[in-house]
Amino acid sequence: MTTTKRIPLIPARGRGIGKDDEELAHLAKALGHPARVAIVRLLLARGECVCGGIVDRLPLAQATVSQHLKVLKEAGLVEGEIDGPRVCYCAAPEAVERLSHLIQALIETKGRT
Amino acid sequence: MTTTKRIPLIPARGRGIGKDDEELAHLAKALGHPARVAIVRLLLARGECVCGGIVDRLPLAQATVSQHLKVLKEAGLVEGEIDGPRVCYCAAPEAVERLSHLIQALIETKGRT
DNA sequence: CGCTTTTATCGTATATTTACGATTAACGAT
DNA sequence: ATCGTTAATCGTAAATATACGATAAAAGCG
Repeated sequence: MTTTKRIPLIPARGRGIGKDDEELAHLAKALGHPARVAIVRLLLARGECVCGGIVDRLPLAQATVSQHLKVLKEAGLVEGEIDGPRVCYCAAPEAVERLSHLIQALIETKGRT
Repeated sequence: MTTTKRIPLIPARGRGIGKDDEELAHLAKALGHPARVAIVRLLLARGECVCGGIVDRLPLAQATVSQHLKVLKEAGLVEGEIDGPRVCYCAAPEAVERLSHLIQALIETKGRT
């Protein structure tokens, strides 16, 4: 029954995968769920929004939204500041721009060996 | 012992999550892994590349690379055409552009209620 | 101080992703 | 027809992601 090990031979990012690839992947992954895109869009549209306001507009439980917000915060796409008992979130457009920029740079890889 | 159900109350994309959000998320998710970004970059750089050529440049097993290629193909980011016993892959710049465009459009959401 | 409101976190179930070796399939060449 | 090469798929293990209810934590109000 051959119990295999499956620990990656190379810990991660051995030659062939650059730092930009990781940064781009990290940002892209954070936007890699429809609910998270919707959250970012909502925040961009309204400038800022209390967590509850987001929950009201999405078909997801509060806990789930909070988890998505955490992912977005970790990726730097969203910031939240405490305001009384609430937390006021806003998008970080620079981070979205950064993602856009990295993708542009990727496209411009065309031709470079 | 409280067997909970956990079937999403709303099947997916109830109000609040739009079609663009899903398309953007789908593309972003496909680029949401460093190895896949590296693959796309490599293909853009070289124009085209046989699967084996990709495997040689990445610290991953052939099976793993093949799986990543499948994800990229499904998202439309990469195309492959059979060439004898090999498969010659190339990036689909339109799809990358599409992602870039969707992100730009997202940024331009700023202010729109 | 208790009470309400708001958000984060815990616990948990299920699904998906990631990785690998082994095997299969498809082709060209012998 | 068999052999080598190349890539996809299968089987599987482990990790991560997704979703929820329940609970905790923090702040304002009475």
